[in-house]
Amino acid sequence: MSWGVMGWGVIEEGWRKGPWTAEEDRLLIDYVRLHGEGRWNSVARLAGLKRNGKSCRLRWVNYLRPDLKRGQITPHEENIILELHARWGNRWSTIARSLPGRTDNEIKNYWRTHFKKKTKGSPDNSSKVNKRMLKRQQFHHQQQQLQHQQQHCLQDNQVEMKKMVPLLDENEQKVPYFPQMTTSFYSHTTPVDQQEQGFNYLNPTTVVNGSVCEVNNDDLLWDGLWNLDDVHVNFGGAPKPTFHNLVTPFC
DNA sequence: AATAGTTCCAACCGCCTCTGT
DNA sequence: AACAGAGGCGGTTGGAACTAT
Repeated sequence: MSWGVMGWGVIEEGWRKGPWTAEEDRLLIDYVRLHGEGRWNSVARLAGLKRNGKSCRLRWVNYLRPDLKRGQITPHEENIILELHARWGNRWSTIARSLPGRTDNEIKNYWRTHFKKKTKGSPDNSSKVNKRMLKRQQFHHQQQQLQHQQQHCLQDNQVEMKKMVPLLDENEQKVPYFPQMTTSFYSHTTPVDQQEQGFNYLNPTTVVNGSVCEVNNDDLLWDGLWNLDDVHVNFGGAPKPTFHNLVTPFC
């Protein structure tokens, strides 16, 4: 099958393919709001979308999820990606779980465009890379200011969600989705704080098998990242414990 | 100003694992 | 135990936007 032949936005075997329209996005958001994440193959039937389950899930996970962090990968996130990739290789979803608001697709794309070539590494590239890094940092600074402003809007949204939760319960939805839950949980510091401080806002101690342990600085980052992962598992729509959720770092 | 090269990113595919029957 | 369906993952593609020459 070739898109050159098929073209985009075509209907093949009853399923639409290609770029999503605003209307399709709206239908999918409404569906998730009512039914929660999962059961993606029901979307076509229940939401009237002519998209297959995989396409719907992908669209939601990579683009529509409200807890996604928009904007450029920050230098700090870049460092984390580098370190985690050195440790885990191309396990993008695992890496993504350590970067709240980032998707595996995003990280994968970022890696491909930045580091895959960098590792091949011609010396000439380094100045180009530095230039881009500088630009990104400038952009990042602008983003931080923007996010400061947007934080107020976010708080308003959280209030709206609190209003929605009882309504969802009323509807007896099995697993209601709380779009702002992860965001609000992280936001005991603001996203800006998180970026500025890296992940140092995480506890300087970590809980292992129920007991609190002191950790050294090297371990701090990793344990903190791992805790974030746990947080996401607990609050991000209560996914079932799968192999991927339970995968242990450093093994 | 035009063109070539690069980056970004949305979306697809095939494969694998998990879960329910 | 075997099978089918659903979900998740990593790899890949292609077009748009941006940058360098």
